[in-house]
Amino acid sequence: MANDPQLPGIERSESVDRIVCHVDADCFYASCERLREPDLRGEPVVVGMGYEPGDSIGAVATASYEARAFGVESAQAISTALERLPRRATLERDDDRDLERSETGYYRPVDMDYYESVAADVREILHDCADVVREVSIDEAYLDVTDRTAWEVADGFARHVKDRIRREVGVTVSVGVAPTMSAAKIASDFDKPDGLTVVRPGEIREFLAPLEVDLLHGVGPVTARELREMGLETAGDVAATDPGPLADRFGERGRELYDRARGEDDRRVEPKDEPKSFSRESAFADPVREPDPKYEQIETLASAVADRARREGALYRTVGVKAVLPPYDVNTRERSLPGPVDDPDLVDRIARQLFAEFESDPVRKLGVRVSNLEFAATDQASLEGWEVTSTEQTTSEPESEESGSDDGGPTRPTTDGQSSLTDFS
DNA sequence: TCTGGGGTCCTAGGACCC
DNA sequence: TCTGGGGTCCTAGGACCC
Repeated sequence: MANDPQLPGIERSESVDRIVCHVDADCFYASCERLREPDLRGEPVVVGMGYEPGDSIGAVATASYEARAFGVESAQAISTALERLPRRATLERDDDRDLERSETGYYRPVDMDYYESVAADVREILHDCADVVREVSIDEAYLDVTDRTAWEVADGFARHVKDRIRREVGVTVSVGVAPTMSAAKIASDFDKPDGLTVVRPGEIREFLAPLEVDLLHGVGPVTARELREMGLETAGDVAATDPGPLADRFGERGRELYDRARGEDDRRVEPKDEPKSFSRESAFADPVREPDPKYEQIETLASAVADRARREGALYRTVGVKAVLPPYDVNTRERSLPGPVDDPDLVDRIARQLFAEFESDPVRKLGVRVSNLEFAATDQASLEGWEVTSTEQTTSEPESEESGSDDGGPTRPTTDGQSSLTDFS
């Protein structure tokens, strides 16, 4: 029978509390920089993206806790960070004005390749410690460790994970342990850095109740403000309120918010799905009005995105652009194709066409994106099946009648499995 | 806080089909 | 012909996360 028989035993084991670990590296990029430059230990470190050494453009990707003490924050403009924490010039090292030195920090540009290599070492340990791992980002993962430990010794288990990562890789992580993903996530944040917080079954609501609403995952500045306008300041307030108005105001998200605040979250830890889109974007130092540099940038971004998709073995069916106009007006345009392709030139052509509308506007930022991805190459059998389908599509097009393929068998696709795109060039 | 880059998910209207 | 309701796809924008 396809239907799940309601076996009492199965029902029971399904409803047993999971033990979920959320592992979150502390100021990961800064920790990586300290790994290869030990002199930075104990010093304020700021890692900037879109930042070049000695420059003052870009934004803060990560600030060490020493730098945060000066008011340097994530996503802050580097220029602002420099006002609060001046750069320590290398030459100043011999300087003996200790008071001034103590009020300066080290600035480094993002080096993703290096951080990826460190993250890979951390991942290896995580997979060693858990049966199911969901990597959320380069510095964050959920572990289902239900079968590896028990609540009575969960803190010892988490300590073991932390110790291994510190000893074997050299970075510190904060760990939250709880029966649900959302509570584990908040728990890992509770005692940062180098934190360890265990929330046992039955304790979730009590743990969440005093926390400000914006600490809940999915509550950003906009939702937090609206919740406060509704008189809801803490997770406890949300948990105790009538869910009706929440659902009216926020739809499905409102319902979810209510559940999460009450500690209800039945999501299981599962490995991450395949990516849904690839994109590249970049900002100009000042808004650009002339068309040429903008089209050049589109070309660069389009080519980078198409390369990425090809490296990842992805076909895409939708190409999009993003144009950010002053003051901060985000515009997106996209177009879908009849079938998935791997065609860098086509990405470039479509991106140009979509961007033409903004050709003469001042533009501060540009982006190119591909989506509706298909990872057909991962499964040879399904790829072959798909090629047959593609052939049928091709023969149904008007032009294909004159292709003279009267040799009995089905017409082979003219491309490497892509649909015909004559209408889209 | 006057704003960097790479993502995900949700919503809402319109087109189109049955 | 004036019109019901449901489903799916496409597009644009927005909130949010790291």
